[in-house]
Amino acid sequence: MKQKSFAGMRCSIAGALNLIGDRWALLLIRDLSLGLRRYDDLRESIGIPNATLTERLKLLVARNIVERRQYQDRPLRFEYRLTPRGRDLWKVSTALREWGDRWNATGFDAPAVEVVDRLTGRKLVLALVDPKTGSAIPRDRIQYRPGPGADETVRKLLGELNLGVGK
Amino acid sequence: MKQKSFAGMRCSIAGALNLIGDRWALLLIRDLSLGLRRYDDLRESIGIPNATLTERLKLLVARNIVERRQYQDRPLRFEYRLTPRGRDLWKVSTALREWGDRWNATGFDAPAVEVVDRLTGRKLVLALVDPKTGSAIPRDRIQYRPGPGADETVRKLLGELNLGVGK
DNA sequence: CGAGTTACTTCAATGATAGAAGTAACTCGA
DNA sequence: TCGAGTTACTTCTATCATTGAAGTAACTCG
Repeated sequence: MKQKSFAGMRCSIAGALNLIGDRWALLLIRDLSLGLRRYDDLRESIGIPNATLTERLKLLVARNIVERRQYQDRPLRFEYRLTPRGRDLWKVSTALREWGDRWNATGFDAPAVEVVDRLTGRKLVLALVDPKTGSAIPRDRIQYRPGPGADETVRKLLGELNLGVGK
Repeated sequence: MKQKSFAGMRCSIAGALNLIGDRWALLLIRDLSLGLRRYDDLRESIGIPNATLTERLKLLVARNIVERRQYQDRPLRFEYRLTPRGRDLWKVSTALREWGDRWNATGFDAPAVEVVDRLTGRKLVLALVDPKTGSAIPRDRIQYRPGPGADETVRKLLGELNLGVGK
């Protein structure tokens, strides 16, 4: 796959998407985080062509999202695992799964995977949390503001966004 | 863009990725949620070629993620906005931004956008929350379990995942 | 010895994308 | 009324990526 740098490369979303690659890569990350390790298992689970799989794995390894490690000598064999950086993408896949479930992206009503609290058994959802207190912040208290790396364009957009809060 | 159904279409992640489309689409969603509405603004902000932009917008409209609405008569002009379904993708872009910031995906140290609590000014992060209590659940209490729509493969993978929790 | 497993590589055909140029329907100022 | 500008596209071609099928290398196992 050709790698391009997007316009607006100060944007972390564009940066993240650039590093990850594409849908195949995200599906790989999903399967790796579910415990699949081997080339053929990944290929069958995802239904990705060989050439594409090889290429994506190479890219992800180059970007330190996946590591390729030897697991036996004779015959020489390798497996793939997420690095800490790759494991840290779990919120992205969780957000995608949540959205997919909520808006019925598969055409099936019943979700295949649920995320629950081991103690109470209750389903969990992603929310914005103050890490100091550990509690979720309601939507009307959430504010987007320019960070130290913001340029004029972002500053202006965010300014207008905050003016339009009432709407 | 050709639309394919992935193997494992019971998977909400694959489903969500299918509906969204690709990186361009996610960047469009980012810009639309920041308040951009007009074709030319989107094109310039993202640096997407005309043909691709037109095609992606059409796809997103067809999928009820974006709506195209007329905003004047003479000359006839249209703008693009997120539908509720599209707006609900905010957790996906937030997760991508968080990851991009944490792992320095742009090459710049300083994030361009921060999400804060309007009351305290403190930065917020995504976390898994029990919606009943509104508080974040620590990682060791989080459990993935097969939902009602799980097939044998998922069931097996999740079983092994939970066995390997100690590692 | 022959079949099977794992992890790929190679190839030809098809499909998508970029970048540049062009178009339609207006408005606005001189 | 003329010409430049704005907005939202469409069209084109060369290049690039992807698919799906087939092949390969280095083993193991019966």
